[in-house]
Amino acid sequence: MPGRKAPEEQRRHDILRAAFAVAARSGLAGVTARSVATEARISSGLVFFYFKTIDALLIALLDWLLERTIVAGEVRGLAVTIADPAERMLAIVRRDIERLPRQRARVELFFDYWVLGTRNPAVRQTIRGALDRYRDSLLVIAQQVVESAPQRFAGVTPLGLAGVVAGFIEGCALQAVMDPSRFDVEQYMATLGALVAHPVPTHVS
Amino acid sequence: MPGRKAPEEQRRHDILRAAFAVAARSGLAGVTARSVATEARISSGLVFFYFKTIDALLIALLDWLLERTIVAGEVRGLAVTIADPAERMLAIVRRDIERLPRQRARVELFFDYWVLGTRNPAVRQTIRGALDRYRDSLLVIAQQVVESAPQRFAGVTPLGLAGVVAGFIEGCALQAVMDPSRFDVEQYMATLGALVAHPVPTHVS
DNA sequence: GTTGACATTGACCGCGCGATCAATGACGTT
DNA sequence: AACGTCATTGATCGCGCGGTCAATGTCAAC
Repeated sequence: MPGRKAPEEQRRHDILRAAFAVAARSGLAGVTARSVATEARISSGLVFFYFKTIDALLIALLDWLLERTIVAGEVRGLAVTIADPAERMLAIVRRDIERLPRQRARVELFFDYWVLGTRNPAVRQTIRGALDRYRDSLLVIAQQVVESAPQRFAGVTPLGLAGVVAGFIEGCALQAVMDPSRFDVEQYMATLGALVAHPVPTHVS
Repeated sequence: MPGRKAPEEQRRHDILRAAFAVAARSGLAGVTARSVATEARISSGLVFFYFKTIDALLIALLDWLLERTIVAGEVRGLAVTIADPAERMLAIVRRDIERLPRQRARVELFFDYWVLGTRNPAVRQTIRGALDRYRDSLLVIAQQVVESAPQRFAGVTPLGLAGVVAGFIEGCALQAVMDPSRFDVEQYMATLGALVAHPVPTHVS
């Protein structure tokens, strides 16, 4: 039954939502024009009407995904609540790895794109940008951490520290997705806390 | 020209080598019976003669890959050379992230399998096993680290510490593959060293 | 020299893919 | 009421895939 129904951008949204549903269920390889069309209850031709090619749909889905995952790195309340920079950084790490299990489907899809990016320059570019933005969102606090203990962090750049922290969280994401049942946030944070524990300043000042 | 040529297990080896060459060039999605056959200079039918299905070939390639990557976590000389457990752990971390750039193709392929594992139980099982073995290879030293500073690592299990270290290295692997030009081992190690620096024990004992 | 076991080939099948497009219906305009 | 625009459909095309198999070449055994 052809005809006019949702002439707006709504259709693009519908299709992207359907594409995500399929991707979450069957992976990127499962995202075909027909599977998306079926999920969105439209004909396959309409997918090509709104997204000229499947590749274009995948790129749009990647943007859609990145807009609402991971890089939502707003520091917000945390920055003001906690005085000690190192504690603040740890709080951010905790927040980000705590929400990994909830975001599992999207993180899984992100890694699927990550692999795609190793062959597809456009995807790689987009993902690099997202990871850079994530790292940069840690930069301000990294700077404060470095400045809070200059002799300890001599030779360490804020960018380097932010990169290490980002890499650590990405490693957590891998583990959280691969085996959520064994991923224990508290054990992680306890270990991390012990590792980066400041020299106890009791007998100093 | 049919006939007998290499009746041994040699052919399986040849095919696996060809499959890896294709996978390194085009990703797992590029590994098809025809592409592998062409790479190995044989007919496509022979691929199915030695590996009943493509899935079986992929599983065999995964085993082949894991045998010669990453989990080659032998501690060897390092364990005896360095006295301080924490320093020893750092030396192992350095060794493992130093060789990441060299192993890039294989690490890339590993992540390709990792994604495949999110949909394929057999692959997931194999990968989990490899990652567990890797983590366990860090376990002995993790134990020594924990024991070397009991009050600092109170509440931290050796397994938890080994997991955190493994996760960190996996995060490094992600970054090293995605953008090798920006992956700087020295910066990483410097940052890590500063982070886990022991409280200077000058005024204690 | 003949035979039998078997490695090897490549044509072939059915399928699902991305993409195209003529046909069709719904709607705003007049 | 007639028209034009355009969203929408689904049949259709060509392709490359996994997998099958009859035919064939090669070799060891006798």
